[in-house]
Amino acid sequence: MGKGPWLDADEQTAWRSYLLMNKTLTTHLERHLQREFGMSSSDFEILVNLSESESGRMRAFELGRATQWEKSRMSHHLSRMEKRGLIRKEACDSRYPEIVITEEGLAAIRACAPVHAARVREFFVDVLGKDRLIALGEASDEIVDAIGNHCESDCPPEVSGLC
Amino acid sequence: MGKGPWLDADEQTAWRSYLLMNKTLTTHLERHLQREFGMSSSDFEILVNLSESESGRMRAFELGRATQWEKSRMSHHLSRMEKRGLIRKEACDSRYPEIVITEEGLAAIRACAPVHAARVREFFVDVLGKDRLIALGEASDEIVDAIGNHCESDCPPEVSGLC
DNA sequence: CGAGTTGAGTTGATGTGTCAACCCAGTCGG
DNA sequence: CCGACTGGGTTGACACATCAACTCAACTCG
Repeated sequence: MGKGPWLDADEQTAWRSYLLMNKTLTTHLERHLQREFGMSSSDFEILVNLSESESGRMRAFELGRATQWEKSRMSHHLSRMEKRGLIRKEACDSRYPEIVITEEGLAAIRACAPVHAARVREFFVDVLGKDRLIALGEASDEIVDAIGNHCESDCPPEVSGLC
Repeated sequence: MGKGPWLDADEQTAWRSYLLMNKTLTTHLERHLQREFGMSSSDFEILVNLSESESGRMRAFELGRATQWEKSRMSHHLSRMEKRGLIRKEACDSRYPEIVITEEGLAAIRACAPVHAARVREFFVDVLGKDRLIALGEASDEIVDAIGNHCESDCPPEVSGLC
């Protein structure tokens, strides 16, 4: 294993199957979320994090840590979501504002989350079956670790996402 | 299996591991491609298809079939790539132009493909190992089929990607 | 105290993706 | 021959992501 930079035919095939599956699945999920609920997967990600957070309020950088987004993407996106009434920014410590989910945002996530979950079940969880699903979850963790370890050994003083 | 729309704890964990792996891996690969070669994964996808096509020339809708992109995305992106000198549009049948890879585009893909492949090997192929890689490839095909079958039975006269 | 520094957040410019509308050459029915 | 239709491709407006530059409060240390 690892006899050069190139991939052999089997490896190519598997890798490209994975890429196609990924594109097909995310496109499918995003399109439905968009058409049925007018919500992007980015909106969804933010609302899930807020709604799972007990108080329904988080600092922007906590959301950034949870989602791995760049801070400027976060800022832009939160502004848009505020304009659409899904969240609100509240000043509290006379400095950095807290992000609060609104009633409207809560209603939106409650409406679409079960439908979304059902689709994940139908096309991912149930197609794989329990054993393969668990195995894929573990394999995924290994890959994340491999990239993480590589980065911290490669560029010590950097923040994790950079390299 | 399939006892309702919601996911249980194990399923949630595996699904979220998968999502994180996916984001981490694509971010990592894209960032390197961008920083080392000034090329996006979209550029890469187009150039790979063109350079694998024997004559180095394809019609835009062939590229569209290969990449699953929307036609307007294709048009916009090809215009940008032409402006950067990676491809050229050539009139031939007095109608739809052919897309031709330039010397510069060929040099670019030849330079970055091995490095990219090595990274895929390092963080994906070798971490999984042959068996799990093949299994994942097969599972991916099943998921793609499941979505495809669903769509054609759900909305018969539609084009595949729409639903 | 006061100058530099750090870290969270914002802003603006630019490149990219998506949607809907359009263009236009060929084709098909009358 | 002409009008409607089809399908590849383009265009423009808008939403979004990324990058670099900036703001501003708190902290450091001289």
